[in-house]
Amino acid sequence: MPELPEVETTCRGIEPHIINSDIVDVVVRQAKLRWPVPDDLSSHLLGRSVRRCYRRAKYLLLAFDTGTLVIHLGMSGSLRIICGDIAPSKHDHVDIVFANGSVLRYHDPRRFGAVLWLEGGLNEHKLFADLGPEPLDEDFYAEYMFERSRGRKTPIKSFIMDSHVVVGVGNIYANEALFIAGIRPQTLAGKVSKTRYTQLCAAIKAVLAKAIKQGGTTLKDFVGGDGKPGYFQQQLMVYGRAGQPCVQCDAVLKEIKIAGRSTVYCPRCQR
DNA sequence: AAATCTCCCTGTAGGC
DNA sequence: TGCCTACAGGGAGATT
Repeated sequence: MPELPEVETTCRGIEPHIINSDIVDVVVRQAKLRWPVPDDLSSHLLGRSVRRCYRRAKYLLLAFDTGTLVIHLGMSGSLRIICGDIAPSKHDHVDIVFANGSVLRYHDPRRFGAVLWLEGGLNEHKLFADLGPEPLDEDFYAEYMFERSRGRKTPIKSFIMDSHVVVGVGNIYANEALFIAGIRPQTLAGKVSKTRYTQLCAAIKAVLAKAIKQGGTTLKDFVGGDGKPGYFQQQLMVYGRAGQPCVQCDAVLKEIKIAGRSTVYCPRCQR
């Protein structure tokens, strides 16, 4: 379940190993991801090099002079830097080999992820055109949430997971942020007060920033090893804890479904 | 426009 | 132990 912090940390972790080194080989073992990996991918990449590695929403973006390689990790994807000639294992779908000896290896058991090549301005592409602000940017703030939510009859949890409203808030962090803000997930977005949006906005930023900070301590894991950065050590207060006591009040945490997603909350702390 | 449903895929968990 | 089924989950795209 790579969420925004995992993508951000992956981005920071791989950049120093691949920046400004010519690509000398591209190996696609499995092209059937969420969308097909373009069959002319190598023609776009060979002999070129990454100028910048950045993130928009949960898309990891490798900028070249001629276009952008878009990588999405879906729910089970990961990227690792391999040094030298290490045999690929199951679900290692794409390798990008650099002149400096590094191999960027894309691994994704469930294949919900994507590897795409885009040219021209990203915002002109339909995947990026209608995305909301980044949660950690200044243009995501309580007043904005309040205004956008007026008249909306969708649950607050669905609202903050809507990428048109704000990007990168996945199921885990939506649950956590609502707990921190003390808001019941099923409350209709249009009925949440400005004061509570102030708390919620701060909670979203805090929980994501904290996870990124923790991810930053495990960057070394992106090179070699088993490729599993240690984010999940982050203590989650509600997600995955249904039936267990609330960390604040000891009440039994409740689990419901909202829009098909598992939702855990404290019936006493969240109103 | 907004809300809801469907689908992609496979590892894991639970039932028998 | 092993087989079978249900389910999770990001998010685009279709449908209501």
